[in-house]
Amino acid sequence: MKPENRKQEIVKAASILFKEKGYSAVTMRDLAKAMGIKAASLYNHIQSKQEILSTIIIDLAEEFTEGMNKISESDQKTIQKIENIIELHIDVTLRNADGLASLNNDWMHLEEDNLQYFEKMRYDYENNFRKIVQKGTEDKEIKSFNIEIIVFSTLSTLRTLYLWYPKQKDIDADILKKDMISVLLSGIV
Amino acid sequence: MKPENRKQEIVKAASILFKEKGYSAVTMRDLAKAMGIKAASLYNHIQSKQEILSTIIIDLAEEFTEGMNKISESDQKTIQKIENIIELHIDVTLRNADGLASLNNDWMHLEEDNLQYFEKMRYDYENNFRKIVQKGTEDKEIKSFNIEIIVFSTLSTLRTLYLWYPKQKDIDADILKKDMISVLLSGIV
DNA sequence: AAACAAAACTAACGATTGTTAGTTTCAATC
DNA sequence: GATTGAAACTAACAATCGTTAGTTTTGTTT
Repeated sequence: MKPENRKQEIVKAASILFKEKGYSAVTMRDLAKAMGIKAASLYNHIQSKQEILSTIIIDLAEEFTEGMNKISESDQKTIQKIENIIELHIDVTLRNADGLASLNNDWMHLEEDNLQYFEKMRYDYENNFRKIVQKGTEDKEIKSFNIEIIVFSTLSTLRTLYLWYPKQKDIDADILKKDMISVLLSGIV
Repeated sequence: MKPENRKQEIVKAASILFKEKGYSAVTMRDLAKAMGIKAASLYNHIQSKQEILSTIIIDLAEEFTEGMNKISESDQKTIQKIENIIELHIDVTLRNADGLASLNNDWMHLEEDNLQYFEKMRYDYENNFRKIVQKGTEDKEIKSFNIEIIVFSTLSTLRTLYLWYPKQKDIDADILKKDMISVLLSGIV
């Protein structure tokens, strides 16, 4: 077992605990118990509790940033771009629902450089989204509501997927994508 | 200054700190500093840190429960009921955005009876919402998507309002209600 | 079987946590 | 001006926190 594998196991176990109680409420002894070892042994594989958090969050944030940049730079129509954003969120959620809890709720416990790095990525992400919606309204592809409301309502649904999707056992990923796109784009009435 | 007033001030200051860092990461010394007093002095007005959290959360949860029960028992049409739910969330958000952070993110740190009480209220709330949507699809008022997706996507937007609305300076409450209802019900396309 | 490295362990540290006990300050009431 | 009660204070507690140092176990390679 390579050390990197063991670190990944620790990060994964930490993701689950952080999801349940939040970063601050999870102790290194809690995490060690979940791994079946003692707290001090964790430090053979990681440098600090903080390193675990930043690994979880920064990796995910970079994944979203890359995905959004590709979509943003493409020459698709607005509606297609928004559909791609929805799919991006669903894909990431399916792959790492636990980690998304930290991304959403524990980012403020990042320290120094990583906090700034995260906040810049989040700002850029939201701004890219905003620009896409802006162009969509100009091209009459999207109704001319307050842009912030559209961005916020869409994004908050996508960001909260991690809480909800793991509980749905009988929904196929492709059906979820289709229905989610319909609900978010065309409404429910 | 009546003791009840002072307690309310403490709860309000705690709501702001809990919103910024979460319940577990806020110490009684942090809270005392925000109040301009020493940590031990807080205990002249409150019984424990836990009491502050349960005051914040249970009060809000009961407010939502009462609102939902009224809407649920009314004889309005489905669409009107959903509009009323949207208004309920906006009203509560305007009145106590800070406390909603704890309701959303720190409920798991409630102890014993209050945790069970909260979880029952949350379950009933979601179930009432689900029944309303269910009836709406049967009456053809609402498109027949997967009901869980509709409930989830609507509720996650409404629950996250507290994060977003305080940042919007120039949106009037009535305009917000109208646009939010349009976006959630009719979609953006 | 000897040697070695990875990964576990025990024990402990200094700092911080929520909270309590006992005391002082201060404004209102008599 | 003496009394009183609310609300602040100082000092300290036992428990727990993240982390470190030093040691032992384990499994693989020679």
